[in-house]
Amino acid sequence: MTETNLKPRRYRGASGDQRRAERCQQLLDAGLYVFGDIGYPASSVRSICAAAGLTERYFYESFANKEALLAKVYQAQTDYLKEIMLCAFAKAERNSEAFARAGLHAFFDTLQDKPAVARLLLFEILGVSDTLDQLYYEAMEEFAVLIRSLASSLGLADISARPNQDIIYAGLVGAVIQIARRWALTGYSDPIDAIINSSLFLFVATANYAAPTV
Amino acid sequence: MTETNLKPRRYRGASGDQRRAERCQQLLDAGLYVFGDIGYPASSVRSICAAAGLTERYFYESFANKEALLAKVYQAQTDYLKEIMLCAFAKAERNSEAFARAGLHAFFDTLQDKPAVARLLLFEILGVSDTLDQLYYEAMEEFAVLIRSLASSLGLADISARPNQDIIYAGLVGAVIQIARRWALTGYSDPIDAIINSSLFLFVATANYAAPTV
DNA sequence: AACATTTGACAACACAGCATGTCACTTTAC
DNA sequence: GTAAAGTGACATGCTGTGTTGTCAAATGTT
Repeated sequence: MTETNLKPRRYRGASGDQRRAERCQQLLDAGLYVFGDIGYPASSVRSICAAAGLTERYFYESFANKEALLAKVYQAQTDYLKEIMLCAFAKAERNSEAFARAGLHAFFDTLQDKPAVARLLLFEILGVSDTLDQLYYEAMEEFAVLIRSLASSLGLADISARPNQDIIYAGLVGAVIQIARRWALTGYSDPIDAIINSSLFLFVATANYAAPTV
Repeated sequence: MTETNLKPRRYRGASGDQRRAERCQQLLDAGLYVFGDIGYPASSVRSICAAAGLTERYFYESFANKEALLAKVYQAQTDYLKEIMLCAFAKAERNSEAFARAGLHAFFDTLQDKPAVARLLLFEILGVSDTLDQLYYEAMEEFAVLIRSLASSLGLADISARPNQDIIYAGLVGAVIQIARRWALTGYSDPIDAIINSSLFLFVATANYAAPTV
């Protein structure tokens, strides 16, 4: 009897699900910009709702709490970045170096153009909770897979012959991420080409080095 | 007239400064273990004081706030790590590989032995505040210098000939840090030798690769 | 012994944040 | 037109935290 919400009405020409999804998206957008602007710890649910033009009730309609929003925003942005990079790979001419350069360019270009995304991905995600740390780990692994597929596309098989590839690919991802962090922390003062070339150098050096000892 | 604390007395056989320094150290220790155990955001000043066996008043005697304590703890631990590594370098035989391996071993061994240190250094420091992010940046730069001096000791001059060495060294530091993060997040399940060898591989590959193109 | 300082346990206060609730006002459905 | 659902602005309860204050017991000084 007390079960009320059986049929959500249409409202302003949109169904209940549509409105809900739209609000959720507004919150995701607002979350990105508030988290990325003032940082996760300083961001309050209220300020996020204000930025989204919604009230707090709708926040808890879509997300259990602030941390859940951060998780979704993070996933959305990492997915977006991967998409951007895959798109860049697809458009690049199938020359080894141009291929890799296109992916790196897409990555760093996005970070430079969207400081909020950079801050969120590079700084705000770690140390919030075990759950978020785990999300970070998974995202890094996915980027490692991306790089690995890139490497095999480049025909650089040397790494694949080594034991503990996973660790090495994780290291390469970490190198790029750290270069990006440094870049952001120094106000993007280095030219993007220097950033890209240096990252590329690490990749190529690692891939081309036929390990003798170790 | 109201200036009371002109001469601190001796108490339990220690001078005022000694007692103050001792309390400060207790708080630093407690901060490390509480931050490293339950994470910075979840750590309260009260719980840190309880762990230190002190009351809150003494907290604010030594530190302006929780963030200031984190900064000091972080600095103390990075200094400690650098010391450990320098010590390992000093003891290692002057063979290129053994040299590098000794430093990496010291680094990873410390992290494995002291999960609190690992969590603090690898996860808790980022995204807290701009000040702390800056501290992270500086610490990473110092580790980069350490690696650079290691590289020149090894007589690997290839990197030094390249432009934007800073970026490349930052990348290498990032690679090691990321490998450590991944190791920690997977419960240190990889054997430490695999971790060290993979890190070393990245170093040696980078150093030995005579860049042709790029 | 008598008094001042140091300490520790704890109370008190202000404040901010999360999460939920209230209520008048719009928009839709019938 | 009327009733019900949706919405938005705001209020409320609650919890935790930072920070300061109180006071008796312990320790040192004279």
